[in-house]
Amino acid sequence: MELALSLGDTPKPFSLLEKSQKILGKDLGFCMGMAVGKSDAENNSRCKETTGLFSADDDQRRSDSSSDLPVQLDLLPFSPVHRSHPSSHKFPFPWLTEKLGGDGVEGNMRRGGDEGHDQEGASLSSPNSAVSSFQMDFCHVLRSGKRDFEQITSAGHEAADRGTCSRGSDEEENGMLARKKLRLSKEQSAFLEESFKEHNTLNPKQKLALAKQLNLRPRQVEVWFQNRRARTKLKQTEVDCEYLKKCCETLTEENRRLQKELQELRALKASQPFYMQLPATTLTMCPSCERVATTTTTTTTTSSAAINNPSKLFSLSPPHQPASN
DNA sequence: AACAACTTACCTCTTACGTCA
DNA sequence: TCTGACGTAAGAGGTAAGTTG
Repeated sequence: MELALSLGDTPKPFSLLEKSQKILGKDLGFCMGMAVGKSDAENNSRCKETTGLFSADDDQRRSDSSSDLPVQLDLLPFSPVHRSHPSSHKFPFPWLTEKLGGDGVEGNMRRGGDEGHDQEGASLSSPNSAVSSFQMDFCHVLRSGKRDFEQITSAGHEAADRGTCSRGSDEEENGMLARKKLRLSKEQSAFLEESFKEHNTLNPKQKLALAKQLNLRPRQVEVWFQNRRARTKLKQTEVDCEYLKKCCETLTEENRRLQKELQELRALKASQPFYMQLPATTLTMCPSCERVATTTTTTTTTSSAAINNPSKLFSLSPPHQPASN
C-alpha cells in the first residue's frame, strides 16, 4: 500500500488579496527603509523587489497530488499548484499588474530574478559558513541579553517586518545583534492561511504580492509556505497512519477468524471423513453457531474446495454470533 | 543534439525562539 | 521563577527541473 498525499485540486487565482484590505483593515504598505545597513547585494535585491525587477517565469512547477487514499485529511480546500514550465509566463493574477505597478513589471522581467530573495539568502545566510556558525554561536552569547533586545524590538514581528531582525547575519554584518525570532501576527497568519487555501505554492509574483501585503520579506512568505506544506503533509501522514492501523487491525481480525474457521473445517474433515462423501449441503455448517447453511451444491469436489477455502462456504461477512451464554 | 554548469524552487531535517502549563 | 513540551520561523543541505552557453 502506498501512502499518498493529496493537497487539492486545480489551481485557482488569488482572490484573496483582493479581500486583503478588508481582512487587514488597511494597506500595510511596504517598508522601503529595510535595506539600510545591508550589503550591496542585498540592497540591490531589495531594490529589485520594490521596483518590480523580478522574474515571473518560475511558477508552479510542483505538484504533490495524487490520492488514492480512502481517507484524506481535508486540510486544503483547494489544490496543489502544478508548476508549469518556467518559460510559460502564465500568470493568473490580474490584480497584480495593478498592485505591482503595471508598466515596468513585464518590461523589467529578467530570468532568475525571483524576488531577489535568493541573492538575499546568499548574502544573508551564506552556506560557506564561518559566518553561519558564528551566527549561531553569537546567538548563544547574546541570549542572556535577549530580554533587552526583545524590548528594543518590541511588538515582536514589527522589527522583522522591516527586514532587519529575523536574520542573524543582518545584524552580524553590522556587528550588532543576533537574530530575533519572528512571530507573525494573527492577522498575518490568518492572511497567509487564507492564501494557502487558495494556493499551497507560490510563484514569485504571488510571493512578492503577499510579502508586500503583509509587510513581510518575500523570503518570510516563502518559508511560511514551506513550513505550512510540511505541517499539512505531517497531518495527512498522521491520518494515513491511523487509517492504515485500522486497516491492519481489521485484516488481522479477519485473518484470525478465517484461520480458525479453516482449522475447524480441517478437524471436521479428519474426524468425520464420512461427511465428505455426502452432498455439500450437509457440510455447510457454520463452525461458530453450528447452523447449517442451505447450499445446493452436491459434489464432493466442491466440498473439498470448500475445506481448502472456507470462504467459499461461508461469506466473508462475520460469522453468526453464537448465542450468548 | 548532447552536455556541463548554473539557477531556481522545493523538500526534509534540524535548530532556536516564544509560549504555556 | 524555573522547566519541559510544543509550535513554529528560519537555516542548511540535497534534489529535480529548467536555462544557458
